[in-house]
Amino acid sequence: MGRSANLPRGLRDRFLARDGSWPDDTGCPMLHVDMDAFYASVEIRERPELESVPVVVGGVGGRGVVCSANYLAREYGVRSAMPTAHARRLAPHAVYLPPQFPLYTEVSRAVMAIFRDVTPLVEPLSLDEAFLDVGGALRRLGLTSGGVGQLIRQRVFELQGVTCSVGVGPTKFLAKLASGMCKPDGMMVVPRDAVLDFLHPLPVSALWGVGAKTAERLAHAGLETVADVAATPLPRLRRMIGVALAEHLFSLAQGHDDRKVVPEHREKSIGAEETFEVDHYDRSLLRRELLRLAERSASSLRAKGLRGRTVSIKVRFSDFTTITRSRTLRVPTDVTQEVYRTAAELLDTQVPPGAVRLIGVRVEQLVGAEGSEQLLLDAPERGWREAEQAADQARSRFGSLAVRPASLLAAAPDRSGEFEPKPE
DNA sequence: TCTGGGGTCCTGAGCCGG
DNA sequence: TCTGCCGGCTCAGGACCC
Repeated sequence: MGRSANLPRGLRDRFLARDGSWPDDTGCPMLHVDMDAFYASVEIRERPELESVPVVVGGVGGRGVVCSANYLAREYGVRSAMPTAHARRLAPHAVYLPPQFPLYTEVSRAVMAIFRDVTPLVEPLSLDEAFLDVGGALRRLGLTSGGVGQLIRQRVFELQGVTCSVGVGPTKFLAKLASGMCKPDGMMVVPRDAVLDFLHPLPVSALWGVGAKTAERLAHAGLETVADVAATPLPRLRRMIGVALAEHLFSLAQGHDDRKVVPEHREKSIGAEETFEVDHYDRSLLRRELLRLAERSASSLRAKGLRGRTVSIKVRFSDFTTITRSRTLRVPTDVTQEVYRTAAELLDTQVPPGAVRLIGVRVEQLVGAEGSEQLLLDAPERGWREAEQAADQARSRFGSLAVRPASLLAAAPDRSGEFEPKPE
């Protein structure tokens, strides 16, 4: 996964590791490890008979998209984030599999454990990639950064049966770019003294933070490559794309990036959303869906010992226009009923009627549950929290369907309008 | 082709209190 | 008491990333 931009071939060869040798990696403590076509590779590992066929993992419903495709499927033009229906037209003979996230999570944990054997400074970015700062581990291991990269690739393959690609560089950004350019199953090293040679020929879209919209704005101003951005006066760049983004991109384009590897991660929001198979107008059905999503969000909060003060809902209409509405509560909550009640009020009072294709609930402004306990002594949701904690325990013992709100029990699609959630 | 689901960060407007 | 300014907070939306 991850963005990749292509270097001119000669230049790519200059940085690629091959035959056990690689460019000078002195002063390059940052590694970015990216698993190759991760979900598809795990599926193939589980079912070796799929080894030589195109494999696509993704939503198999009418509105699903591709999560991961092996390299055989990519030969037909299949890419991640592409609608599955489109992928089926490009590669009708490929094997299409629904994602099994618990399995990928398990393999991911094992891979991250391999990284932590090498250095404690591991920053996972997602299930399939991580930054490692190996600067402090080199002497103990008796290796250079490139040697550590090769060691990791070898161990991941031997212990987990999947391949990964490793980028090595003086900064996180360069390591990440490099890993994207040596896929699959490769390693690339960007030497400290060759940073600008590596960076400047790349298109602006290689810069972190440049998506389709920003690339279009930059192109409009005649900026096509990273070198163009580096040569543009900062005040002009600020007027073009805003202060924060301009400063960020300008800095990256000079090869500067002083972000450290941060092993612990604090979540800022937790939420859940769902795209319907067909668009819905029915408010009672939308409210029932909100209850389900509120339950998913709140139980995730409780599992992580967090509470949030702001509840927001997201509604996407059939024409793809998307609105968000939010409300900040007096005290932080992790109670399903409180999240649901707030979300339903927002839906009822602030969302115009229309055909809805997606609805979502998110809880923001998170704090630790123990820190907010004091505020909650007289809060009305105390009884609900105790009941929901008991339900969480039952679910963890007997499965996720063991305890559910009554209004979700009889959710037969053809009777959808008959069951109104009754939280109070 | 027709666009998922989980997030993060930034910007700008409006409101409020000092 | 009124006004203007400023900072902080809330809210909405957009862009981006994996």
